[in-house]
Amino acid sequence: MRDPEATLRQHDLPVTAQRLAVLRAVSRHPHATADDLAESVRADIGTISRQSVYNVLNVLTDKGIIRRIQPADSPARYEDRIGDNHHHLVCRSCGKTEDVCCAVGDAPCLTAHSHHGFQIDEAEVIYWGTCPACQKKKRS
Amino acid sequence: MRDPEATLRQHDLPVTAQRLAVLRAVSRHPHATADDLAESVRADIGTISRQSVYNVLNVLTDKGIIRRIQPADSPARYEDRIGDNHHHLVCRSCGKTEDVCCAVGDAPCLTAHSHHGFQIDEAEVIYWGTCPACQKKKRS
DNA sequence: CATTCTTTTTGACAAAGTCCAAATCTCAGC
DNA sequence: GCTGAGATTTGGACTTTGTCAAAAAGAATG
Repeated sequence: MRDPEATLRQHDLPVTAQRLAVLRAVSRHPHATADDLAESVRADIGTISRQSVYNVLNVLTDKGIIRRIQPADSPARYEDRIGDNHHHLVCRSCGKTEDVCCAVGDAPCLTAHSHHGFQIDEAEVIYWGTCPACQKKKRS
Repeated sequence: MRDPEATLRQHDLPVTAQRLAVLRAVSRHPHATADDLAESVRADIGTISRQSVYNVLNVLTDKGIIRRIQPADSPARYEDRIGDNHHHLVCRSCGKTEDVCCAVGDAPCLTAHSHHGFQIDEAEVIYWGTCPACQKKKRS
């Protein structure tokens, strides 16, 4: 995120300390949960309510400024990196999340034809596995 | 599910009325939530506790007899159809879920090479869109 | 049949998030 | 720099989905 303040203005969102801090936090901690982000914001600007964190994250997500990902058995996570159609790699035991470039190249993996009459707008791919650290733990 | 009772015995699970009823319910209502299934079971055998529904679903999932899917913004859903590597098509507005054959053919879509040192064991694909009924609602 | 082990039930609890009304802040216009 | 309308933030109660733990009930072996 080059300039959080400009980004907010571009989307007709009043600039507030909370929004700037949340944007910075998401940028610094990709794949963090709302709680993680709240902590990070408090370290940054001192205090923020739980509700505000959710408000801001929801607004930013609605505007398409950030992306929400919701893997099973994990609270929602947020990221900065949008529009490049990347996917995710999630550790089953600790939830660690990594970005993965789209396996089918740069083009959207979305086969745009509709199945069952659905109008498809996104193909979400999650690779499930075990991260290096958890592999070690299991072996020992 | 050909024979629920035999299936349970094959997995060393004592046969109980609750388990049989839950299995039948999952079979009859693919992609139903735990709550939906509880209702269905009650219509079938009269009564079952909420906890038992969860117990049974968890045991069956652990044994690989049924599969749990957990799309974002939806409670977990369960299905009968396992081992054929199909994916899902979910309506963003009503949650309606359909099966979709694996786009890459019958082979698992899983590219088995490991990224970031992760040991990958599953590639989950969810197609997001709008179902026919919700398309109509929006237009009107 | 009786015993042992598993399952089911009941009720409390936990995590993640939303709803609502009151207080506060932002920003355009003077 | 003020002011005021409208948006944002806050605090607290509430909802949903699911788990934990202990007691009661049921299945299956001898």
